[in-house]
Amino acid sequence: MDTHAPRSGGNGASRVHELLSHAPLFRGLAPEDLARIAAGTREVRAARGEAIFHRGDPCEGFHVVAVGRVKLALVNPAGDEKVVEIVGPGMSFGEALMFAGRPYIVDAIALADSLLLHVNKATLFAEIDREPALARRMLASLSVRTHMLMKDLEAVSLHSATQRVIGYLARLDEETGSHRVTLPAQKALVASRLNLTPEYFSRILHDMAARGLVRIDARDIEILDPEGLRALGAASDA
Amino acid sequence: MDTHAPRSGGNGASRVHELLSHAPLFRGLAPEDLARIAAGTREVRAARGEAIFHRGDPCEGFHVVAVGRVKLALVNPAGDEKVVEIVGPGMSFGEALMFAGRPYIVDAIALADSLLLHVNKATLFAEIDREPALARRMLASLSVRTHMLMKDLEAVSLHSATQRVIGYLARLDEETGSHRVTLPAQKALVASRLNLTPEYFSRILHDMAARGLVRIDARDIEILDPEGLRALGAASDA
DNA sequence: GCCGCGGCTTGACGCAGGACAATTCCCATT
DNA sequence: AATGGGAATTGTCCTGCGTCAAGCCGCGGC
Repeated sequence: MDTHAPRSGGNGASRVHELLSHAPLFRGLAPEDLARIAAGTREVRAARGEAIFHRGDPCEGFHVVAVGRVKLALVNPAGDEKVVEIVGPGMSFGEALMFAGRPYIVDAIALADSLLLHVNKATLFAEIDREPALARRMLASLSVRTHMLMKDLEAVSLHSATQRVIGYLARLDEETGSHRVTLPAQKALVASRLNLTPEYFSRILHDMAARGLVRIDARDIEILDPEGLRALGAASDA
Repeated sequence: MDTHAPRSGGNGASRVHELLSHAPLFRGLAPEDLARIAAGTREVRAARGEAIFHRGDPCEGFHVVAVGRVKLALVNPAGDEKVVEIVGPGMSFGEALMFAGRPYIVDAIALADSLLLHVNKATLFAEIDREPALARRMLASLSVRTHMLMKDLEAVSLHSATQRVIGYLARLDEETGSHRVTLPAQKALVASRLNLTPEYFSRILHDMAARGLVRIDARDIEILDPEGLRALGAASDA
């Protein structure tokens, strides 16, 4: 996977530095700033299915996904779970809890064998004090997260199940360009992300296929009639 | 309301300074820092029922409630609305959109005649660059907001209507101490806040009263049996 | 006093979406 | 080719909550 190996013996630290520099949150940061952050960062490996942390664990920093995929899910003492987000390479999670100084409220579970970076809280705080640009980045990042949560809350409280599915497909679609989207995880997880049971999600998808709006091939969905989809979503107003 | 009037003629500015200093977000900030922020702040008055901003408006700063009460609500083209939060004196709102650099996604409506302070975006950014302590405050504040949104999302997706009502009463209760809570707005608004119709909210409340768990007197609710309430909420696990 | 009106409650009914259980499908093993 | 297991689909039934439509209660205006 590594085309050019790091030359010095300190491959651990320099790899961390390298990986961090690819995260949008840190991109463009001065190398010496990044180096200080890298010094407070450790690698964390998690095998498929393994937990990175659980609800209730104290939060000592935040994570960046270098390789793999992680699901964040709210869990119930009863064991019910609701997937909040599916996090891929480059994305970070856990900042909010770190800054709020509260224990985690979600579980983080690796969906594939993953490599994460754990950035230490104290290190980051020191760097924020030193470099206002980083503070701004973090503020913007947190704000975007908040914005997404509001959108989710809106979807759950104001949109029907079908509308949520359509909205989700639309979002994936505009990320990818051509009208072919791929679900980022197995259908049951996506269903949970959308506040649906797997069964009902399946029904909605196949109903849309029956109407000729989409074509479904396992996790790949081709959007045949974007306009028709929008219309289907709109069929519930007054 | 003013026990000691400001001595200089610049009563507007000094009142802003005074009011800002009471907001938790700014409390303890050095007076000269606060003065710079106050310079970029203007007063906004809104009569009961008046909109402070609408979804889609560009966001040029954030608001602090000095006097009054404001509801933040998601609205639908169709006109359905879902109250996200009811904001009282000292609390701020709109920071996330400001930092994210996106237009508002909620409407803000004054529930009573209100006095707000609008802190200008550029002013705040400049101050954040200058004073890392403020950056930390903002980060913590945003994070707490994110945390609350997660809790809301959890409530909506994992808890039943009755559980949400119980949770809400419990939260009000632990803010006030003695087992007497007062709803912060009319029942229909609180119901919306809890993702319920007014009708169903009413039913749940009266059912709890019939079980002898609470006593209801208009917006005042006395919690007679906290233990019983918890038990009622738990009556849905496996 | 009476009227009107906004907030709240109550009743009857309907439906979107969940629960449960049975198949079917798709691989990866062996 | 047989086997086993997890994912996905499908059928059937059920219920929590919304909707619609009357009432009711309290309060301010005239």
